[in-house]
Amino acid sequence: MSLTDRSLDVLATFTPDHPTRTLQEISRESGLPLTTTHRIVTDLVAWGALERTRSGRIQVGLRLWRVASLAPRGLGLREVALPYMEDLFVATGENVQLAVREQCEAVFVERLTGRRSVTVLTRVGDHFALHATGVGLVLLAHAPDEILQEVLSRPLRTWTDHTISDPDQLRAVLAEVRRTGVAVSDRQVTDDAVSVACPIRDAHGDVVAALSLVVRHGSVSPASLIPALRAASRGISRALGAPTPDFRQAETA
Amino acid sequence: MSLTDRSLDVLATFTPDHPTRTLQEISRESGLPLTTTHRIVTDLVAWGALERTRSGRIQVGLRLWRVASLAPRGLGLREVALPYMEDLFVATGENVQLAVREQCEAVFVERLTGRRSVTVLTRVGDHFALHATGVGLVLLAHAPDEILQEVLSRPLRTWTDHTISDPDQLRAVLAEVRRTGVAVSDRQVTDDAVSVACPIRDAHGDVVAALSLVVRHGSVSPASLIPALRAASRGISRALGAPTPDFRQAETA
DNA sequence: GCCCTCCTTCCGCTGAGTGGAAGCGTAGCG
DNA sequence: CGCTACGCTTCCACTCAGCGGAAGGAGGGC
Repeated sequence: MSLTDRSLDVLATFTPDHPTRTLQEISRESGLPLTTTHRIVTDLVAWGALERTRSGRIQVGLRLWRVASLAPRGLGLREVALPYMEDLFVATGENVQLAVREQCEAVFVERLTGRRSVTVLTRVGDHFALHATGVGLVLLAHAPDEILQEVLSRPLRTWTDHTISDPDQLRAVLAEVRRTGVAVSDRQVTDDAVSVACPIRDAHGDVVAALSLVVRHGSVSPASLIPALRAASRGISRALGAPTPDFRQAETA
Repeated sequence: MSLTDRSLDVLATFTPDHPTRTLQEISRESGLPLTTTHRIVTDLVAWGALERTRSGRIQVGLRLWRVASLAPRGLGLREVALPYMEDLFVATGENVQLAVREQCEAVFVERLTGRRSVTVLTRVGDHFALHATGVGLVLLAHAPDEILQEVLSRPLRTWTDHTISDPDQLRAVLAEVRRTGVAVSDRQVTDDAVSVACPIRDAHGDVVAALSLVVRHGSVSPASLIPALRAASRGISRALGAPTPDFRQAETA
């Protein structure tokens, strides 16, 4: 294993539940000897990828965040999408989420949360299974076949009684998402939330992200959200250079 | 130079002006031989810290962004501050900025931009000189002495005729910022923008960030923005566990 | 004062990492 | 179609950066 891999594995020991760690914790989590961990952490701190807190704990440093903020699929996408997400947020007052796919998971790049909106579990930077969320279903529907195969190589995790767990049902849902251009996740993650999602395409026409609205079950018809959601996702797609599909027909595969 | 340093220096070659690069560009920017660069990039891509685009160019990867998003001084601070920034934004309709200090520069962690607001130069993740911006003046006023000494060890850069360039003037301004708890940057960065900034404190009472409003020169009195700005910065400070200062007197050093 | 936990430093050893050269692939131009 | 330029990938003899257990120091709690 190269030293670059080891350094990155040190960085990967931080999680939303453990944004700060001791040297010993990092050593245990990464599987590296204490001395090796100490040396790597010292280098990362000197560069600014990690920082030490007043009490000696270790946390991800601002310099790493600044470098990572240049990720086109992270803040780069967010910057393009934000005006449209704000429009959607103002128009609906509901949670708006933007996600991209990383391997077999949806990663949330941005979200706008209303004060009175239904609570959503995910934060910016978090990831979630593809098969259960609106954005995840969109991303999976347009992913290469091997991604679906990998998702289906393990039992589908469930969070509620509504979570899709049958592979055949998932395949059927994905076909429908490709046909209609819209995914609906009805109480698959929590018992009170429904999300509606649309694809965002790039200049090649590839689906590179998904946009969704998340509302309280029963508060509003998901179908009524589709026009505004579609308008926003098309706007973002255009901003990314996507060719404009024929406006007269629903989005098709 | 350690391999960790080299790998980080590869990552550091990406800039807002060059979010994607070729292998040769990275080699030139980092000063590393092509073979060494190739090996390091291959490792970084395999891990997810970098990604290759369709055309073979290299960009910062989503996995690095996810790790970096755990930086408490980055998105961690942003998450705490966002509701107060939104309140301030709704109340004033002006640009709201949140910045932290990294060595001798202000790094912008979040900003809310109004459609009709004056244009601000900085994006999330960007940095700017401390002495010229509202947030920078606040951060510098409360920085260790050696930071001010380092800032003053080089001529102060100017952007407009109003930019502070005299060290004695800067020291006087910083003393006033400490006394009043507010910094005003009047047309120091662009000829049409004025910013007003306040400190944000942590549980130890240390200044860890600054919050500002940026308005069009002449559009509104900076003094009229201070109450709302103070309220928001105090709210964020409280959320970070800061002790509550006596409400009857202006914030003092 | 003792114990526990965490962190830092030492140092002989070795294989991971080095980088110039050569070769391959692709695009553009005449 | 052939040539040129640019970018990328692989080879391989060499070397020193990185290895990690042990020992010791620091700090907190009882």
